[in-house]
Amino acid sequence: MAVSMRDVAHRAGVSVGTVSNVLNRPSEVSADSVARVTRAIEELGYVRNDAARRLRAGVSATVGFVVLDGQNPFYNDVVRGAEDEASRHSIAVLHGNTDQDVRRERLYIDLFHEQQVRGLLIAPYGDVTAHLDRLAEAGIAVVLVDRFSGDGRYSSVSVDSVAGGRLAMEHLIETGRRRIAFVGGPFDLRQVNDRLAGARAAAENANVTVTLEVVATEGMAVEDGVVSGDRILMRTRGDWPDALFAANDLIALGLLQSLVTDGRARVPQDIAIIGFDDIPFAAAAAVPLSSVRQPSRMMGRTALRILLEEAADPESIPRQTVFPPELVVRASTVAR
Amino acid sequence: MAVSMRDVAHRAGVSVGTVSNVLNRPSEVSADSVARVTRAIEELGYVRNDAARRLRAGVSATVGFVVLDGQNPFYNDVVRGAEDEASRHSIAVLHGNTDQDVRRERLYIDLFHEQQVRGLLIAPYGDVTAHLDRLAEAGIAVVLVDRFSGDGRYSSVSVDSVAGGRLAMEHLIETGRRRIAFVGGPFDLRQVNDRLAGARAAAENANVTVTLEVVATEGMAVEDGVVSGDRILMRTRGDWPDALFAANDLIALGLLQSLVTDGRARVPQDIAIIGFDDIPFAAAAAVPLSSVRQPSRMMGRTALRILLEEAADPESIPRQTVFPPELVVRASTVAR
DNA sequence: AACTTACCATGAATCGATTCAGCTTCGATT
DNA sequence: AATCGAAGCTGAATCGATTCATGGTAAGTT
Repeated sequence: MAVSMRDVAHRAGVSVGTVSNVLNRPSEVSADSVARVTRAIEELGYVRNDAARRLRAGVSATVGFVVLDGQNPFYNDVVRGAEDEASRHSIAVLHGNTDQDVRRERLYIDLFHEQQVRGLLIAPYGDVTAHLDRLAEAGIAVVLVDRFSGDGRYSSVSVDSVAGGRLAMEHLIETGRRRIAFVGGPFDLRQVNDRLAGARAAAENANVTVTLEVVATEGMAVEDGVVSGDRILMRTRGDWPDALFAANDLIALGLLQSLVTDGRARVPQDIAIIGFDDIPFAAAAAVPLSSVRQPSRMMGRTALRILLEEAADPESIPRQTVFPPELVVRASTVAR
Repeated sequence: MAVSMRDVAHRAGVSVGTVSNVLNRPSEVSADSVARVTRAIEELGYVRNDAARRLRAGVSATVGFVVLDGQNPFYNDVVRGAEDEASRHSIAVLHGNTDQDVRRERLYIDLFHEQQVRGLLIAPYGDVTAHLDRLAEAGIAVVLVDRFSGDGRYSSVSVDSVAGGRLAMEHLIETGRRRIAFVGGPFDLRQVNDRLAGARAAAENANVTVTLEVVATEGMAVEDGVVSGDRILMRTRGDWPDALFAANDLIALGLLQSLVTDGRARVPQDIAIIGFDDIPFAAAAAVPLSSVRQPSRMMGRTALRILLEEAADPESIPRQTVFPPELVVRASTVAR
């Protein structure tokens, strides 16, 4: 059915070995052969069979990326960065969405294992160390994204979430806020915990008195922010916090939407809001959102680069790359 | 290095054929063998080699999805729908971003061809008929997404963009708008053209006099909307349109942001805005955005289902599935 | 003329899962 | 006791690209 190398070889009047050489190391083949083979390929519409190639080679030119939340633009940006870097190495990035579902997470890991990907990028949700260890045993490189590797067994690329939480909190305190609420969850997500921890630290180190309450959400979507915002506004006005620190921008956007509806609260005059991630939609919100930026593209690019290095050199030692977060001040915290 | 079927067979004391049978049709194997093989697999940590499997089988359990704009949440939703359906069939969806780049688009098509994907979903940007025809010749099913197949050579799943444009326009007219601007581009994107065509038709069929001007944008991102909004506001106030119809929600969000900044224009009192796609962020905007909804998840699901059917039956006849768009009215067009 | 060197081309072996014709076993039937 | 069928298992052939030991050829050297 499909055109194979054998067909091309026959048409060009050479052996299959020569066809392979033309494709993979043309410099070692005479110009004449290259021309004839190239022409035969053209005429027959030959396309390499990746499966056969991989079977022989043992590894593929594909990298897997297991993502926590495909609906969050932050992760889309990270993926995008990885793709950019990958395409420079003629490598394809295959991605799978786990949607914070442990089962799907494991499913994708196994799938990528079967496909003998060159390496795996993963923004982990559940506890997958056992699965990752199996990959490692099979010689597949693993790089954690957006999560510091606690035991240092794997390389990781992340942002210092604790520092980020501190940045956000310090900003709120500096701009005069004293009754602050952290909105986020679930707390078994490492990122959420770290951001809260940073906020707590900043509150304690401040040389003024600051209260920091925690408003727990079920998830990290816009809807969760809306619900929390509504709940906060139901309090008597004197009990309102004067600032909200959302665990990510999606929640922050939900909060914003809730507060602004019908002018129930003025942002930032009555209540300031700051998010985390600095997704593109944060700047585009009608009250542009202050946020703690993670260098998402850069993180993706870096993760992929490290992954390829480790895939090339099995002896390499895992390293933790931590980027600093960056405070981005917009109208949602500072009135103009 | 890696554990192969042969190793498992040896450990379990059976032949490789039996191991394969245990994996693929356990009902035809004795319970005893199943148990022993299962145990051996467990003990050795065996993982199937997908390359070998595919080489033999000739097709893979993978479907490719070539996407126009990975930053647009609309496409993320479509992909998500396809993934949902795919996972019910134990099929993986591999996606590639073309970012409206013809070269990358072709690159990905060829890549998927090499990988012998079971089928290809594509939201096409440039003219790729030649490439798609090659896929078809190789027996790989193709379904166009978000684009009606003009010549009917391929199946397609799309929304009636003309009707959508009409819906949006009629809504604006009904709510009293008379000086309307269509904001979008580039016009070699079919979707943009169709939406404008629908708007034109509605303007002509209205029993009141309506003007429809066109404000061309370079792309379909938030930034393009901001630029256009700024430009419109620079006119003397009497020349302002009283409504904006954006070719998609990203542009609409950009417009909104531009108008609302510093209270330069009240939305919807001074200028109404309606977008297209109804992405999740449309509802979450501080002035919730009216939009024309495309059933994105459903489109993805349907496209994948058709793709699998066609992959299973090469004789099947291409069919065009067109969903109706749905008007979603929110605060950006109707003051409360 | 004999020999060396450089350059290329060849084609069989290989990767690992799947398939299927053929074999073995064992119980049922006559 | 002979025959048959069903159930289960075996192992060689197969898919197609890559690799590499082997061999051939032409040009250059002694």
